[in-house]
Amino acid sequence: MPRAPTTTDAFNAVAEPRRRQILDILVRRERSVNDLVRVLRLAQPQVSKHLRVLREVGLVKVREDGRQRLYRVDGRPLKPIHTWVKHYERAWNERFDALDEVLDELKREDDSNDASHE
Amino acid sequence: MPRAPTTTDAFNAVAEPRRRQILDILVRRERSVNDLVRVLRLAQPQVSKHLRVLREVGLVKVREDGRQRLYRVDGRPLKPIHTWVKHYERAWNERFDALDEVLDELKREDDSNDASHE
DNA sequence: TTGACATATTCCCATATGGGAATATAATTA
DNA sequence: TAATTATATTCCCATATGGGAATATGTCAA
Repeated sequence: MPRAPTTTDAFNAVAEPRRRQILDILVRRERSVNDLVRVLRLAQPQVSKHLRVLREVGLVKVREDGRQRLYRVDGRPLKPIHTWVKHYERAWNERFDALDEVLDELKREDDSNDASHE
Repeated sequence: MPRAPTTTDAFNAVAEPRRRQILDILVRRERSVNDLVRVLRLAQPQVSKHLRVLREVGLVKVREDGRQRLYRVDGRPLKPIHTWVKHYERAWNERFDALDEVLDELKREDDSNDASHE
């Protein structure tokens, strides 16, 4: 089995730095494809292709305006990433050193998993 | 140019679900490779290969104990992911719907920073 | 209608993938 | 020493990649 397609989920889609860059630009306001081409200094087909990946995982929405397509961000598919990575926050955040709510939380999840199918 | 190697950074490393699963297991306590093999029900070589990727991006550390290698998590390389994705939090969090809320939070952070002299 | 502009798609290619299978290396035990 | 256990590495393969180049599609303007 090869690596999962980039369109599998947000995790895979945003592993590509260009696509994060695109989202970072679009998060401020909607942009046409050519706007992005100019800002990124990337060839237009590559931009369109990145946008397609982002579209397929729902991270951007398009609006038609004449011959332009105006893209904007929909950050909701990023929530699973945030949720997952949040569990590791204590690794770099001293605020979590004392009492460990995160581990408690993970433990609670694990316990319910153990109880449900093991 | 093909897709960036999985060992490029944490973004690429954790795009693979198996590797997230490994981290989720190791976050509770250190484990030997065979422990992981049993829990994941995956062939040993694949586990070792996933662990190598995680090692190369610094997400796990190893400790030798006889013929076993005990792996544990080091979540610090996940911080860039957390930082990046946090900027999109308002997309799914109703708490951020009103701009005032954001400003309040920023102000609160500033205040606590002032209080703890930073 | 024709030409210019905006965007999307297709084809090419070198490269890395993750799993399977076999094997190598290292440490322990009989 | 040889056998066993634990882990890592190597080889194979089907597949998707991201960029480049060329082309297709769609929309507007003269």
